[in-house]
Amino acid sequence: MDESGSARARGNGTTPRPRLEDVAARVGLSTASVSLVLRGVPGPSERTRDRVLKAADALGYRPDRNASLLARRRSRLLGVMVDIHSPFHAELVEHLHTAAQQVGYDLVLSTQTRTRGEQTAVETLLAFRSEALILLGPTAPAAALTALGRTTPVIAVGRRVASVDVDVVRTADEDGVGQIVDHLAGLGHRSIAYVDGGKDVIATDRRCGYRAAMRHNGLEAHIRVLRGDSTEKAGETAARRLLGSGDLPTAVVAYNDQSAIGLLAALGRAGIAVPGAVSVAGYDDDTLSRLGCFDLTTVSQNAEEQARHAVTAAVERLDGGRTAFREIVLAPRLIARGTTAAVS
Amino acid sequence: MDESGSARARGNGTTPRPRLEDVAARVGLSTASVSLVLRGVPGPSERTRDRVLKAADALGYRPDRNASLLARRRSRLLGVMVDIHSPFHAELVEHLHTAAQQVGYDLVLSTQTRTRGEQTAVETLLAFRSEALILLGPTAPAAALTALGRTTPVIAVGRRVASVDVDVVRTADEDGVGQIVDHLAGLGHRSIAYVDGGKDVIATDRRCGYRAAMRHNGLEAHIRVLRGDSTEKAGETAARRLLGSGDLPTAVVAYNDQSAIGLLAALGRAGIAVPGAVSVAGYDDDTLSRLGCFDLTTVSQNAEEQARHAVTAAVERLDGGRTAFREIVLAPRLIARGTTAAVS
DNA sequence: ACCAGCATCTAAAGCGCTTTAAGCTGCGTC
DNA sequence: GACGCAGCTTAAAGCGCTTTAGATGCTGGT
Repeated sequence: MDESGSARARGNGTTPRPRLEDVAARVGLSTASVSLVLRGVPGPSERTRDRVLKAADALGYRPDRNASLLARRRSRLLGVMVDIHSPFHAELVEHLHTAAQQVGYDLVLSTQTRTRGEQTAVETLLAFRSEALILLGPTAPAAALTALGRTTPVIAVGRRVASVDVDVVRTADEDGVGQIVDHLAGLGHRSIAYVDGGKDVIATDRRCGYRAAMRHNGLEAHIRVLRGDSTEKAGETAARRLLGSGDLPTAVVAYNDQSAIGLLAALGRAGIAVPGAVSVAGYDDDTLSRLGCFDLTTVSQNAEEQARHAVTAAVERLDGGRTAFREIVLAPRLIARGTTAAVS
Repeated sequence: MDESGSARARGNGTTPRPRLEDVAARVGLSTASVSLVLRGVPGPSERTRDRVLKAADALGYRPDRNASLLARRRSRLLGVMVDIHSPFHAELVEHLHTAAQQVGYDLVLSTQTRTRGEQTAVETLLAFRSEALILLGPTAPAAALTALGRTTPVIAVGRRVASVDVDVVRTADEDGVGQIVDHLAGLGHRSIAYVDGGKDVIATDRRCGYRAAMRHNGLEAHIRVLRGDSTEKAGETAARRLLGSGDLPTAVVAYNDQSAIGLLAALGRAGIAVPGAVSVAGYDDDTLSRLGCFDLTTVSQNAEEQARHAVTAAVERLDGGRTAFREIVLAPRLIARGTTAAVS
């Protein structure tokens, strides 16, 4: 029954997936030739190529990535850690995919969640033999990242890292928030509050940016920071607190767009006109913020460019022989939309 | 310099990652023993365990997943296809992680995006040797899924599939939308519009659910379906169209929460009171819908339960010897919140 | 003294692929 | 006819791990 004589029964009824050897047997060639053909390496004759391709197709052959990764010394895999709840990360991932593909790398994703720490996510990526790690908005302490960076190229995206062992691609967050504050101040606002994003580095930078810009605009007395995090809920809570305080500012800057959306919705529900009574601004230029119904003034981080730079940084380390630390800081760009207006 | 005599220089300065052999050499044992210890297989003595563990730790050894997958016949990997832009998928993934972990499986994620089709995503998962595929809301035609299902266990989550070759875990969408319509009809609404979700199976089911429920409530004459898709933008566009038509319904049901949020925001901006003038309902019970500032009436799909069932279904096929098709249909649950109210 | 029986440990054969050196043609040359 | 040289193909040695059959060294029983 089995022409090749190599019985590979499985008992449970399913057929084992075809191997290189199976397609080789089918065309009477060695696995070496088949491998060559399938990877498009020059060498095999036209006739051989044809036959192999046809046979592989007929068998539904699909190379086993793991085996091939193991055999090549390289995996050509970039590990990406994302927060699956973040719309901004979603966008980055999208662009990372195309950027990686262009340079012949593949992506393996791992997500941290409420129940799954960064550490676990990174372990997973490493276990898959990622050659480099692209960490989106990591919150781990610099020391931990440094340790990681010494064994594997690490590219931190979106945040500053005080270490020469990890590359960084980010936008100048302080400056970005500064632009917003300047924009609002320029519209005549003086009482500008800020909804914080938490304790991590990114949040710290933005908060500092806010403080600095307020001082710079002579509004030191109006500095007002409300506790928050990166979720819509944070914006909502902050709005409630502002409303309850009886001292509504004329403008509120949020840590990110998600938080700003929360603000927007809560203010709207309370009957506060935006931007009539209060101006609101976010950060990230998420897809949502662009929607006409939110039309949120925000700051663009240019996801595509950051993704491209991140992949480039990884490839430079892996294939370009770069060993020197590299930090790429992109200029954030204010996107003035409909939620900010001159103070009345 | 190299005590063990096995020179593994790399030239580029980086040290190759330690292998089983390295830790074996360090404690003067065979790789077999080390492998046993590291996987917690009974056999090795207490003393040996200790020494191996210490050595592995000292070397920073990290097993190479690929190699071990290759050596075991099994990969213990479940491939998950997600839409990285969907908040509902994000929730599912979270629960899938914990469910998989409990039964000793790992997840590999692959995302389809605007620029990356389902086909590609699945290819990736298969290339990683996933033993089963969990597809979240696949839009591929049943025939394609069937073909896939014949070679690999496939679990489609969230949608009906007319095929006995793929397992299905979903909620009764028709019923879910029906519950919403009934709820609204019970509140006295007659003019209830629906914002569609597209052409795929899930969207079709929900649309049919709407139509059926309208008829069932004697509101056939009020059936009104607006074109849309699964994004916030769809809701926004639909709102604009409704406002422009001069014939505002008293209630609008959206395909999903994202669309509903778009509706909500656009109506709010236009000064239409929700639920005062118009009631709005969504579907999915996303994190966002639970927020006080949106407080959206919706239908819960119970992500956690679906995730658990999906993993169970996969494991039953893989380890339980099940070969018969299985469809698990969960009952959707209406979550009446603040965006729906009695018609005035 | 000998062997059964146990607790430990290891040699060696893969897993499905890549890669390199060597092999085999057949051809034109001198 | 020996030689060199393309052009194509393949044998075989891994990649880092798991796994199985079997080796080894004990114990205690007879």
